[in-house]
Amino acid sequence: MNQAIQVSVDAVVFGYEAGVISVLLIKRKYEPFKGDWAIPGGFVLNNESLEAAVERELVEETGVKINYLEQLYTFGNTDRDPRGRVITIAYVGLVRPNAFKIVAATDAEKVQWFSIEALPKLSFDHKAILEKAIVRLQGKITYEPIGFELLDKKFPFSDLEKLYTTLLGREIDRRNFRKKIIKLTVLDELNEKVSQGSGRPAKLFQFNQERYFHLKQEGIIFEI
Amino acid sequence: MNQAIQVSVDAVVFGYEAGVISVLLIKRKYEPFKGDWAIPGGFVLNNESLEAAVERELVEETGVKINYLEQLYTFGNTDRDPRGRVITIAYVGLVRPNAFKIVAATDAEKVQWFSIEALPKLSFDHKAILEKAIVRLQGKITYEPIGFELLDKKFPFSDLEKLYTTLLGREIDRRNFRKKIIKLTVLDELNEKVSQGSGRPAKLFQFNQERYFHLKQEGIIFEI
DNA sequence: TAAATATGCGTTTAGTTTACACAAAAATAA
DNA sequence: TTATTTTTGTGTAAACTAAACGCATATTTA
Repeated sequence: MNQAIQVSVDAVVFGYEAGVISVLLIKRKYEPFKGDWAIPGGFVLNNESLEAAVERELVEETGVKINYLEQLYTFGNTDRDPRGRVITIAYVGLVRPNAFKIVAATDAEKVQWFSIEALPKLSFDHKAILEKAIVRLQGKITYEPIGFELLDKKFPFSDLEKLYTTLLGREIDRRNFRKKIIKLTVLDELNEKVSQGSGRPAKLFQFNQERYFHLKQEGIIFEI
Repeated sequence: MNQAIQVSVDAVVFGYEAGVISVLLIKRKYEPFKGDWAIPGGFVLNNESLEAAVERELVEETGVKINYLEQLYTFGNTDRDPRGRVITIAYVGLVRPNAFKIVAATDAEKVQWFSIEALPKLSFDHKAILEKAIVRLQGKITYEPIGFELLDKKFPFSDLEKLYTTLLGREIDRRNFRKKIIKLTVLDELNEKVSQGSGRPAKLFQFNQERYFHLKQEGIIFEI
């Protein structure tokens, strides 16, 4: 057989801070689309798994440490790459707020966070990939507790609430939201407080992943 | 670059009839795994899309006409194929009951429907693919109206109900289920009846896809 | 010291889901 | 021919869940 198809991976990496969802993009150094923005990614090596390829490319191109990774979709249209037939397996990655600093230390012309409300023109079919990733993220946070992966390990309730209002694009009743999450019993209440500006200091909470897996096995499902 | 990765597609095709969910398997003619059962599939041609490759392979290997197709997941472990590095993009397909007959006309030693309750040993990592496909199907029927794709175009309510009890693996209150589905307004009530054995003849219903898309755009979601 | 701001908790109301019973239309058995 | 069995079709009360809403508390700022 003389199949000539190349295989790449791409990662849509989301970050969240202060009411803004951002995505990590790189400025392409080489043709095609030289100088344009693109989702980080690259070709898979013969003897590495797809996930290993994503993690390698992310370290090489952005220096960002990923906190959560899941496969999104495989894009395989025959004309999606001007260099020839290239199929790409796209992933969605989530990082915690401190990952923003790592990128700031890198060459700013090469890697940058963009708010998903103000995206630049993208190379290849990366616009379609990014849109699908946003839909996945918005959908998934309502039935899997992946929102926590975008927050600091310890967070006040208002951070979680704001993340959800941002992601879902609608107001949520603060009190009902709190009750609902508390009832799921996947949050540990810590004996710590933070004071962010004026107002009453907030208790810190932490997601209890172990407990979540336990509940999931029993068939209890997370749902917002 | 000297990437040497081959790309294949595989399709887990589900069918349903009389309370049994079946999956379409082929008996392999050549090595590796010669004589073992496998999910239909094969290598992607250089200038065909992934979906076209799935449809081509299904026609070539099984003669089955697919009614619904969606991408499932891409399996890319380095050791999943003894012949070398092969990644496969797996799809889930659904067919209507009359497709069963088409297969019966084909060589029975090559293509066969297996109840998902009594599956044979499978080649490659096809067991993992099939399990993922079953999870996808079970999950998806609760929030997308894909169950209709497994039934005849016109069907009595009891058929739909039985499909759901089978797929979800639990009893559903017949009256509440009917009310719930009717309330979604995606079924057209026809002026036809069928008499299946003893008992009162049942009205026939038909899924109104156009209406569903319309409702979906308005944000109304299908949910069982 | 008062006002402003954000957290934390509780109650009432509306809506949805679940549980459950019986009439109607046909096939089958007596 | 009639009674019995079988499956379809509809309604209603109870239990639960989600939505709407008010106020006290702890801190910063004026």
